[in-house]
Amino acid sequence: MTCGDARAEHIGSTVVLNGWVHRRRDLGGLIFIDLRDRYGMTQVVFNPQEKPELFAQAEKLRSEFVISVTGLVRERPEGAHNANIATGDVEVAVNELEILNTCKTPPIQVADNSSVDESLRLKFRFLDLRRSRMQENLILRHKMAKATRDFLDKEGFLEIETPMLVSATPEGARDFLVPSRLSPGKFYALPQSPQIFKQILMVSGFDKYFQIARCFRDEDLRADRQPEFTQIDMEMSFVSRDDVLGVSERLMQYVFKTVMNIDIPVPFHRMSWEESMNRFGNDKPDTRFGMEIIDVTEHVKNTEFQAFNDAIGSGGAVRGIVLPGCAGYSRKQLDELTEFAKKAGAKGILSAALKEDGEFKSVLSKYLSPEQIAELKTAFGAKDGDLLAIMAGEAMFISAILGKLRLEMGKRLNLIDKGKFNFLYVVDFPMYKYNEEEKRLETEHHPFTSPKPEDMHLLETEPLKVKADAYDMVLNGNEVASGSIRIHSRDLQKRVFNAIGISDEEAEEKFGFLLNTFEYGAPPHGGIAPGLDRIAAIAAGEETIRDVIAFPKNTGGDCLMTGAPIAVESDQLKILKLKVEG
RNA sequence: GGAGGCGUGGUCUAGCGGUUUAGGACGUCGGCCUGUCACGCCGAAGAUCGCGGGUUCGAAUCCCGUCGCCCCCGCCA
Repeated sequence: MTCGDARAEHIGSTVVLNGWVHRRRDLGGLIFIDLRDRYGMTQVVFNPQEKPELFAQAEKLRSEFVISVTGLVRERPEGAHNANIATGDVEVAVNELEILNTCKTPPIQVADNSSVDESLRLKFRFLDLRRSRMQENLILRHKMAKATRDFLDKEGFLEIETPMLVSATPEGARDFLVPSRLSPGKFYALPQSPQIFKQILMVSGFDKYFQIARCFRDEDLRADRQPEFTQIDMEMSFVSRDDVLGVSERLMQYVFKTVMNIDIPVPFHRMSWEESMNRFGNDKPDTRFGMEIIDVTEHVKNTEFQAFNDAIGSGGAVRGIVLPGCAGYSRKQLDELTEFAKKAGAKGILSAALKEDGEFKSVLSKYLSPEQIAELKTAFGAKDGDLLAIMAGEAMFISAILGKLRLEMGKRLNLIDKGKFNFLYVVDFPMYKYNEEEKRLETEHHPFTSPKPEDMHLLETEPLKVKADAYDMVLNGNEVASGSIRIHSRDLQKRVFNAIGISDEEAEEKFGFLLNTFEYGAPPHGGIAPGLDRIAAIAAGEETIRDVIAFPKNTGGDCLMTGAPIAVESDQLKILKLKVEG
């Protein structure tokens, strides 16, 4: 029996319970121990009148001792039932006690859920993982992975493993390199994703593939980014975009229903990248609250306000958001808004308070006629009591800043309903973006993504106008999956590589094996890869994916428990024919 | 690479230029307690206020540097 099982139906039976001492309540003449394992908690009782010889031993028990008790399940006395725990109607009167192991005073208290410095939690992760919050998180994660396998199996997907020792790729994130002993001076890379292998599996005829795959990227860490993370990697042949989106939204629906009994409506809303950028200022809109970006360019075309005219004259826009109920903001609060915008890269922000008494308090009142002000209010859909935050400039630039302001104010004004799970798809991403530093084009998604058929003719002439058949799944303002319809024609793949400066020779050298497969009957295919860590973290209500990963790295990339990464013996380097500089 | 925040007994924190002999809670240790369940009551131990330097009559408190951690931008096909 586990510590979570005991019920009234077991009264009268003798059981053995193994677990950790969660809490001890020593009443002097009576000792209660809450005995804990991952299934739950059971109160066990030591009574000196019933078992005097055990009592002395029981007095030595301390937090987190590992014990085994044998005893009789009995009903608790009248009035001593505990409705807070599942086993609260009964207790175990101990007849035998074995202390299997003692425990030093733990640096983290397991029994309470008080906050503890994360470094300490990571250093003593084995204790942190005993706490109910982390136990629940890892159980939730397991259930999500299990539901994923069940669903995809039912849908006819095959789970196929791909190598962890792969080739480095020229595009994308920095690779983690693994030196080869058998080929001195050469390196494997850990996979950034199983991308190429899953595409080749399509060519091989495994038309529905998935893998709960570990991926590695050597980039800076964040609350939602670890150097190794887990994707539900999926790929399908003979599919259109909507087939892929359909399967993955049903996967999410199934997982949330099965694991948490939460109903997620499908189909998810599909929003174009352009619409998302315009309405929310980013490509992962948080639709749990309004306060959307509104374009008022058309309504302020004929004002005397220089900043508007300059922006509009140079092809820019005037846009803003409505901060509900913020008309009473003090000078200091308004300065904070400006400061926030400046930190985000803006020159400034223009505010206009719609006072309750009808006053339009803003520098704009000097330059706009009463009719123009009225038109502006209508365009924003603002009420008295609201505050307008307005910016003028290049449309995408100001939208990005307004988008950040929107998120910040959404938090500050408490507009976000934490109980919501708002899924949507963002589709029709641009194929390329311009890299200012390297003065060249790069792919927005990855170079195996197919352009939308109707834009193919622009690949060489106006590449920045080409839309890709790429899509992201967004949950509560987080990118939780990304995918695309892939290229399966050697000629098209070559054109896409050329646009980002990968020559035919380099393409042949780095991706020749993939290009070759395209000449041996590659079917049209596409896929998507939901991020298990992020989805689990959001489902668990956690702020960071570290809280749904058993042994994560800190933001410096260190494992505080094992000390990794560490220096290695020079012998190890010698075998690999490596030298460390400095 | 850049911006910001935090660092006080084992843990979480209060104090933010003098009222501090650095306060509280949890934990730990000792005593009392036979129906507790965040048990209760009494008592005790436990802190070079991350580290180094400076300003000052006086620094946990202000300044500079440094280390550690967190968050954000860049980066993350």
